[in-house]
Amino acid sequence: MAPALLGCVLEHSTADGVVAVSLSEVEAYMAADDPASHAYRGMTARNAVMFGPPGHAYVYFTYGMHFCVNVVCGPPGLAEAVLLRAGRVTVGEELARERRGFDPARAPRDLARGPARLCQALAIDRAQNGADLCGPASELRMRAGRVDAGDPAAGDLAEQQPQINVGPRVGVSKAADIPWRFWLARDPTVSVYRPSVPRASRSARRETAQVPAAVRAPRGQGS
DNA sequence: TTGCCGATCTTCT
DNA sequence: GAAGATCGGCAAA
Repeated sequence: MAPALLGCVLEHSTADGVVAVSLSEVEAYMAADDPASHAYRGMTARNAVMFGPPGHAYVYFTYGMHFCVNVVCGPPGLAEAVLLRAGRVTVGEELARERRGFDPARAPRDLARGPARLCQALAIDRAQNGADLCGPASELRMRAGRVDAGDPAAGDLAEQQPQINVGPRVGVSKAADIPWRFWLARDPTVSVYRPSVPRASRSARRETAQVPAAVRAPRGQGS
């Protein structure tokens, strides 16, 4: 399902207008066998939508300030989903810029480049958790699509069949080597790959703060 | 472009 | 109490 979603268009109609994003980057999350998945340890209040019927939006809040959106893909009871990581804004760029607090002179590439930015551009939050993406009357819906030939924003992709790249998922510490991230090759709206970086605990940081910077070991070289 | 770092809070152990 | 499917600002390369 994940690579099939590349090029599809997620569209959200609100009182402010319509914003649509053509997907350029996604990640697959499986259920029982995938320790990186929110569903790995079974159903909780947060991930309940993942266990429901496919075609619905699973929206979660993370890092204390960001929302991310998934498309539920497995049959009811099998909590499989695809995280929508990035895309290109194709409709409602002005509204998306407003929501993102974008400088008017800034290029649109970063409007939906990253899962939290994508949600912000589309005004997706807790209210959209569980939304039916396939309902004809849904305010948040997924449309079939592909990379448009002749679209200047698609660059070289207009010249050829879209090439799909595969690699490990971004920022996950478990099952970090499984290549379940899919993106459109050479598409500038794809986010930058970041491996998982475990953060020091609060107590460790408190201790570190008492040591002069010059004495601290450089990051990533062990303790 | 890369690397570092803090902000901020929900969820789970 | 700790970790986390992140991002933006800043400095350095």
